[in-house]
Amino acid sequence: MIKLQNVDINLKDTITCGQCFRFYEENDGSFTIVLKDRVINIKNDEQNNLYIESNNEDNLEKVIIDYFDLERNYDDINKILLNKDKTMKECIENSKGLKILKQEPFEMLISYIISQNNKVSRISNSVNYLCEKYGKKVIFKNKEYYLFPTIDEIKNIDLNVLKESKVGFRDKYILSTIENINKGNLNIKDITNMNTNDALKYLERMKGIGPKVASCILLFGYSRFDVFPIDTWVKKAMAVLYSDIGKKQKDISEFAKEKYGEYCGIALQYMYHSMRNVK
DNA sequence: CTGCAGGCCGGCG
DNA sequence: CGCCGGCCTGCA
Repeated sequence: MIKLQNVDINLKDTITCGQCFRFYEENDGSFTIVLKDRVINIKNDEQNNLYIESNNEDNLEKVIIDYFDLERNYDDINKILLNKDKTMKECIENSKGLKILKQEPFEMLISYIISQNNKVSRISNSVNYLCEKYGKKVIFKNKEYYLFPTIDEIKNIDLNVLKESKVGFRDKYILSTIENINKGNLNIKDITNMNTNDALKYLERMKGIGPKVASCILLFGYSRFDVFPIDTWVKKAMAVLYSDIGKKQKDISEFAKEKYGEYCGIALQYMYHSMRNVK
């Protein structure tokens, strides 16, 4: 068990706001999360302390600080966004302590392909199924968990397993994306060195990856905050909050970029969170 | 029974 | 080009 003191994070919102598909809320209010190479249990108290246990406590503090993006100064970012307009100010107030997780790029790639036109509970079920079939088993507190498979572990993925995972019509997208990785047409490490626009185009060459999915992969897998993952929620929110800009994806996207600048990815995440929680 | 869920593809005008 | 119907599947 490790303890991190005085951490400014809204743990529950950060974990459950839809960016992470592999968590379990425990009866005591703590969360068990399968992340990277381990399983952790994390809880907080009233004094902003975090308590973390894991099956693998090597380097645990560093892993946690990295995953929850605890070294970044979100106050500075919020200050910049606060001044954009009154609407964003309210969204930020509804999203205090929300962090953008730093998750594994490959996991984000597959998970967000599955996410399209889908429900969060079904996405989790499908992802967990693939993990059980291809990922490494981990025992934590006498329970079994499965890590998200590495590229090598899943490179020979079977179409039948995909069908069993209930990803539906997205099976062919996953299959062809993995084939492209196998053939060297898609290298997720290369994306790190690309600028955001090039990275978006690079990802959107894949069947089943459009602007929204590519943006989510970059936002949650590569900490690129200058993307605009416009989904049905954000679209609804924008229609209400900025009724004059229209409903076209491209118009909304340009508006968001213009309005929120280099942190528009975080701005939209605040908006998404605010929209879903406050209604 | 329909509609719909963190979109995207493909075909048409 | 932009628009729009259809799509796996399961739950409200």
